[in-house]
Amino acid sequence: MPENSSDPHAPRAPYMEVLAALTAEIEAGKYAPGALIPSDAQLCERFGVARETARRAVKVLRERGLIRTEWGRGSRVVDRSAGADPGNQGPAVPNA
Amino acid sequence: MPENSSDPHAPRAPYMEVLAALTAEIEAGKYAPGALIPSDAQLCERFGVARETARRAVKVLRERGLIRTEWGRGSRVVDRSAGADPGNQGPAVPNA
DNA sequence: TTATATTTGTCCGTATGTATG
DNA sequence: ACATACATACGGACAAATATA
Repeated sequence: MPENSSDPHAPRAPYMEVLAALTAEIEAGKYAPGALIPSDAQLCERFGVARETARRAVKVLRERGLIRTEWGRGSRVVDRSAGADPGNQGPAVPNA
Repeated sequence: MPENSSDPHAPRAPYMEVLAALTAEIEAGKYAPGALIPSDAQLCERFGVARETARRAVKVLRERGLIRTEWGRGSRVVDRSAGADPGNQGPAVPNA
């Protein structure tokens, strides 16, 4: 069962919910640096949203530098420890 | 001076016409519970009104609990049979 | 090599939510 | 009340890159 539904009563837009959940998990270390986060399809299944909505959240994570996305592979958590190469995967958009 | 605030022959506001027509059709069973009612664009076309006007009528239907609105999908007729979950889609504003 | 499955990239059409003239 | 524009969302479709059998 999805964690949330797309009802219009959600305090935030659906993609915001996905974004908040993924951000929290990444910062909590649920996905180690270099590890793959769930795929688009898995996020759709888990959150009960359309792929576009899942991708919108993933895009923000990429813009914020939390993940790197590789075509055909998935998105990996970026190692942000001192001295690590950021990889420059997107424009610098630290926050919204 | 208002041209019709005390004129019993004044026509109802356009959104009232849309509201009355949709209410009658829903209660007549034209749209089964769970079925989608016409979209904003279809209502505009059918009644010859602006989208804002169609949406006002739809909003009242939602507030009255006759329909449930899903973002990106449409508005569905609520099953109001005994024991059915109303879904709580809006503030309780049963009538004007 | 080919075939299949998975994943991301992109595009289309439709619908609602919101804001501004 | 009308007209327009944009943001957000859903659903489907296809292409391109990757991984595996």
